[in-house]
Amino acid sequence: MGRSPCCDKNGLKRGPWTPEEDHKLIQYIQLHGPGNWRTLPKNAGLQRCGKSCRLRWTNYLRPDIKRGRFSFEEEETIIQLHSVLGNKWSAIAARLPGRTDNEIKNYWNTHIRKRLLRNGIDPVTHSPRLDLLDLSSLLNSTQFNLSSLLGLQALVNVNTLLASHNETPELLLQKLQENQLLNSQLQNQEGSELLLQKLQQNQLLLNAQMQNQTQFFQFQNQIQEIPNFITQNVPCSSSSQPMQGHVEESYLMNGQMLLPQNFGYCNSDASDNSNIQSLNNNSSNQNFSLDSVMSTPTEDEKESYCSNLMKFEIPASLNSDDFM
DNA sequence: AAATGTGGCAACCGCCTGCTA
DNA sequence: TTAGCAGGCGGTTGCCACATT
Repeated sequence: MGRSPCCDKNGLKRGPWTPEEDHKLIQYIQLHGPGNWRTLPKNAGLQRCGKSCRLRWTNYLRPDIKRGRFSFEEEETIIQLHSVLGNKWSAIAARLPGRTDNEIKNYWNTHIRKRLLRNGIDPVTHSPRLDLLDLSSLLNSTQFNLSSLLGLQALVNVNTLLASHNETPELLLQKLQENQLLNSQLQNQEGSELLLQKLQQNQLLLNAQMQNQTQFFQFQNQIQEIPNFITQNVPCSSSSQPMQGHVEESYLMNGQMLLPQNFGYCNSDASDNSNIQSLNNNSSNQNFSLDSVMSTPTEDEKESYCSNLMKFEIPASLNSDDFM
């Protein structure tokens, strides 16, 4: 306690670094290496504290730092590692060459975290946000057959969702218990890559199951309202004509229901456009423009695309409060 | 055009850990 | 054994640019 600050702040500069300061720091480290951070600023002729120099070097000036946007693969890696490691940004950064812990932390807080929240995933536990779901009522009302209900061919395999729903509790429990055990083992055996890999594999399985669970709940909420909507708005559900008006064309076209195959973690990548591609191939609807999603999307477009995949457009004829 | 709001990110703060004398 | 120190880490702040009103 009462530890003195790492340096005497009197007379030392703070705030943004100037190009001249950067240049001095780079030159000094190139010549002598970082060495002792406390003495470095004085030797390098900088009016900064050692901590500030270290931070500037490790987070910004280091030559091996990769700048620019995070790739989809990097984003996936961050999410997966975070599900295993939590807010261990340095540990995550160690597995992402060229990225700093600070950069990953910022990216998480400004992009990934918000996206997970929007998609109903708790960014801390990586599980569905149970506070938003009435689990007991949902679990007790799973007996329905969508295909016969609507006479529609669902491109998403509803039975798979239902099956995964049924087996999920046992599997989740087993995996969770296994993970807890692995976590405790990992804490006692630092650096065990095997354990870490196993943990990550388990976590991925867990995430996938959780996603199915979330998808199922969302899906179930949505389709419970469809029969009413269909009878009110669609004269013939098997019509080859595009649905009128209220349903977003990307979901109900030519009598087919299109649901995203991957709508748990809605990542920002639009490269997996198999849904859209198949839609494009099968559909005769000329009004549906793919240009916006097939061309290189902006971040906003990707977000928009993902969020569109995550929901049905709520028809005006439905009470949105009941629906949600 | 100006005021206000929002998002992104570099930088800082303070605690923790491991090393060493 | 322990106190002091340096470096590392995660959380937070504050500035700036851009968007919205």
